[in-house]
Amino acid sequence: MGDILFQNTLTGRKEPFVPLHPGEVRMYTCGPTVYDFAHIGNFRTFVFQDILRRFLRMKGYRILQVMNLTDVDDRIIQNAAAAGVGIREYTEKYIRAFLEDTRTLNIQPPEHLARATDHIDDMVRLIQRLSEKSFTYSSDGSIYFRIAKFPGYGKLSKIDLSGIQAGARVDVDRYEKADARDFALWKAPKPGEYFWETSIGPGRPGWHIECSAMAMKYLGETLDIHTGGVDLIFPHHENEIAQSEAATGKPFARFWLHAEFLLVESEKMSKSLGNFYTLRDLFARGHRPSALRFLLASVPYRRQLNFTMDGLQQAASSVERLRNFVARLKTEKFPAGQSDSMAGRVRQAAADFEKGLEDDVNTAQALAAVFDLVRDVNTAIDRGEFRQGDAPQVLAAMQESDSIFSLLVDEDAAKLRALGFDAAAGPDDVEIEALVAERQAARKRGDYRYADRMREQLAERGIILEDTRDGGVRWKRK
RNA sequence: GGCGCGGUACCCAAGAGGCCUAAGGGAGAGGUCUGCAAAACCUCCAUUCGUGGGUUCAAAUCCCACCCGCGCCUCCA
Repeated sequence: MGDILFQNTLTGRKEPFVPLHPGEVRMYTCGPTVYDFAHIGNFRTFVFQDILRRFLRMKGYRILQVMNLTDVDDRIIQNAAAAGVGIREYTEKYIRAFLEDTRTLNIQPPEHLARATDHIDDMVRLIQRLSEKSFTYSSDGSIYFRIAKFPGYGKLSKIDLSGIQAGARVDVDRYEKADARDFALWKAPKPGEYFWETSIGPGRPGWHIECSAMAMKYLGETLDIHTGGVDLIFPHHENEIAQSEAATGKPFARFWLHAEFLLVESEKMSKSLGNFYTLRDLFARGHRPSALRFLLASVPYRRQLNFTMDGLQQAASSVERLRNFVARLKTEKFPAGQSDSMAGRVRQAAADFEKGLEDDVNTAQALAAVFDLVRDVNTAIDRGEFRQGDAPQVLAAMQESDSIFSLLVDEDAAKLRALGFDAAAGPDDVEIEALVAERQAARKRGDYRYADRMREQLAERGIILEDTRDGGVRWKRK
């Protein structure tokens, strides 16, 4: 078992990862702002976080993960007001949708899913703590963090702030700041706006404070890993570091891992370009959850991922190959015994798989190891060299890789049905089995015309039949 | 302008000085197997890694210049 290497945004280097507390990794992953349905770009990051988590688990660590749900911000307040509902009520719908999407993509739930509005007290206390150390000042009822007092500011983003002049873009906020670079910890309510009555005055939290407060509440003052999209490096994560470390005097997060952007047809995804997709949009076009998960997972997180419908199609074919392979191992009968080369081959594949992930979560490399094994085993089977006793260990290796990628269990149809897409509607298992038996009988008596017609009819209903060598038949839903 | 990704076959994509006469997947062509299919297997599919220089015994990998795509630079994953 080799070292785990992570490219750390903080140091700009690839570094060996060892958690602070033996046997346990404490990670904070930036979650969605629940003002709308999450899109595939968001899920690129969330799938990465999931794979990171699953990988660390595979390496034997206990995981303590916190993901935030930002359920208060300008857009939420505006949209909720426009809809004439409270912000809790407004965000509830999107939180539910997010959790549903998350399950659809087999993203494991974190140990703590933290809603910002459930942690106002924690934020207030953190702001107080900062105030006691004179890192804050008030202006018009809002409280700001004084960046000039924090010497390490900019160490994550390596951004040169001297170019940002005081007052240059103050209008964005309509609040009075001493220095344009300062950011709001607490925002005074605008007239008619939703606010909390607290010991530091009425208002609502700034964007960054929730992550610091919730991360430290559940994970302690120094986390092992903090992740999010590259766009969050500045200002969000930079500000998290400033306010957290100013308060505690300790390093906030030891490793910062940032997922690159997903592009659509080489362009930034945006509503105006019409290339903005939610999971539901893709499912409505007949694409599968597993295909999307494969596509999002197959490109290493640090690379921009160019999303295309063709790519999604290709991903679906790749998933099919894996599933066909596992089905073959489970249903086909092989000569008894055990071959002498297979155990070593499987061990090699498992080692290559792990080695890929150890190198900064290189999923492309890990998948290549899986596909290599698939081909070699298929070849061995076709040559008659594969033995029944080899099957369990190959299947175990496939299971192991699937503990990371989660693609083998075919739940696509059930998920789509649960989400209300009828694309997946078709005959149930009992009916299929009966039709398959009828066709088998036809084949036995040599009535191939009838048998072939039945196969075509089933294909039209989305059922693919594969006759096996031993005269049996295997079927699957398309 | 500053900071940061990246440009490898028809498409996606790994590799970051010699194991590369460049992984893996998808698509395509031919073949094997099959009653026919499907699946699977075999063969073919980049003498070449954006372009031009340079360093080196050796470069897709290092250096320089240029071209192109994308992101961040106050609330977007």
